[in-house]
Amino acid sequence: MANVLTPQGEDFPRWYQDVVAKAQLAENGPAKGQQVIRPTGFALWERMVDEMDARIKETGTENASFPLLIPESYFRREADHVEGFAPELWTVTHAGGKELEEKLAVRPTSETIIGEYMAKWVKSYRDLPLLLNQWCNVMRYELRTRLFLRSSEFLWQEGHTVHESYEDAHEFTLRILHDVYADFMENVLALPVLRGIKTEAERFAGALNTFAVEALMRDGKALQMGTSHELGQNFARAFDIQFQGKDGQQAHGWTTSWGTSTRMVGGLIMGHGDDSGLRVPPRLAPVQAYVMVVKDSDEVQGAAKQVFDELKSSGLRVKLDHRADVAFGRRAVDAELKGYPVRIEIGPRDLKNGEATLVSRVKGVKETVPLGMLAEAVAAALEGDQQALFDEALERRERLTADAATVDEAVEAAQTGYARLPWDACGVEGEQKAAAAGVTVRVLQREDGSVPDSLDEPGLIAYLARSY
RNA sequence: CGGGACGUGGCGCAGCUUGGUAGCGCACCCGCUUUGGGAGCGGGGGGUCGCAGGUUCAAAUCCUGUCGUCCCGACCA
Repeated sequence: MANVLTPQGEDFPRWYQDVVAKAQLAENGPAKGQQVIRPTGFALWERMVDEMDARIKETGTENASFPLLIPESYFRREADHVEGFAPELWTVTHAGGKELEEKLAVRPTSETIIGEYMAKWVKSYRDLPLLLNQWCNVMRYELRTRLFLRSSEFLWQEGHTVHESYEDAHEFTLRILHDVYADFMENVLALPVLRGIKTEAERFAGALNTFAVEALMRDGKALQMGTSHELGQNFARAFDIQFQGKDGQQAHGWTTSWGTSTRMVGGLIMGHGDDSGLRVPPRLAPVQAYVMVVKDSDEVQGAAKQVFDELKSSGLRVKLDHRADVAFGRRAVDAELKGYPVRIEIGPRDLKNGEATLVSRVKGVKETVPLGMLAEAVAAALEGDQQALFDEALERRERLTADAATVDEAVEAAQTGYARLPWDACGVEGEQKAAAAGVTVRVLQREDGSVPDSLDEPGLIAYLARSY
């Protein structure tokens, strides 16, 4: 693991790929841009799914499943949408050995096919809101791919809802942004996120407004961690999602869509990783405490098993590694690479004193703890590490954020992090100019940091950065 | 599509300039010794050098063609 995490982006991807490979998280699939997620990587995703799914259901949204293949004609119904996604589509042309009359697109996102069914299911205002989500894989042809951050095939969650009014839809879009996405990312992933609205150039194809949460990586580049779109009545018109209101009149519904993907695993690696590998925040960690033996003996193995049982029954996610045929250093380094928050080493020397060695991945310190107090000590270490990771990331973001007065200043400042620039001093022309220099407007916020209702509000602040 | 590299055991590479029977590290297998921070020693298996043609007594190496991959840019959760 050669490179240090300097704010010079060129070295970083190499370091990133080292972690992905050495921690056995994922590797490339046979087709361009596909990713094979290995069990250690998938465990991270599974934990994200658990935490996210609980939050999604809190909003009243239900899970469902829609087809992988979508007739091409569905895409053509919404003009902006087809234009936006046409270059990214993978298309199925044959089935059963024969050429299909109508080609089928492998879903890049499911607004169109879900819209088709929503139209059938929505008849009355009593059917609203209709709140659906699906966990699935999607495919988008990408010119440049990178494991977890941008792959042709990725796993995600996509929510799709229909509401009675603009206000209801707007409110729900922001509820997802705050209560589901930002809450999960800050409290579980320990990654502070900027919440805001996207410019027209960065908006989802076919949407009225796109809201997003953005995290800053260790190298000062931004990563879009999730988006929530209010689609207005664009898709409702295209797919004829109509209902009869209280007043007896037919009206088009107001729809939203929102998604987060396995990219969050990439954000986790690049947001928290260090020269020794991944660091996983305790609340997310599939393995919170890793119990290992130092040397092989009946006493040591017995004590390790006992510690494992005790920690497990205290409600922690624990892994017991009883191997003694692999060198100690190898096992310790592997545990570090995979980012297990707490490692407990049990050897004859510890046992002689009735102790165990507790190693914190985040703080990197070792301490000896009496066996009887392990459960409390581990719980305390986990809590401290969760907070320490968040604080560290927040401090870094603040340190890497600079105010700018002009587009040129912003481009300069964005070489190392976020540049804050009044949107009035930037505008669409400034945005294009910055983009030519590899810097994009990530989100717009109000002066007080809150999320604007639309791009029309005066006095907005733009956050510019380089991004993945 | 524009610019630049590279194809040699599973992975990462050297060898090519100056042709002479294919080598290193990691990984893997066996044995012994090890195990408190990526073990040591000994032994072993695995490659028609991307593909096709040409030059030559002889081609990984030189020539021609071809296929493919990666990087930078444009596009993007």
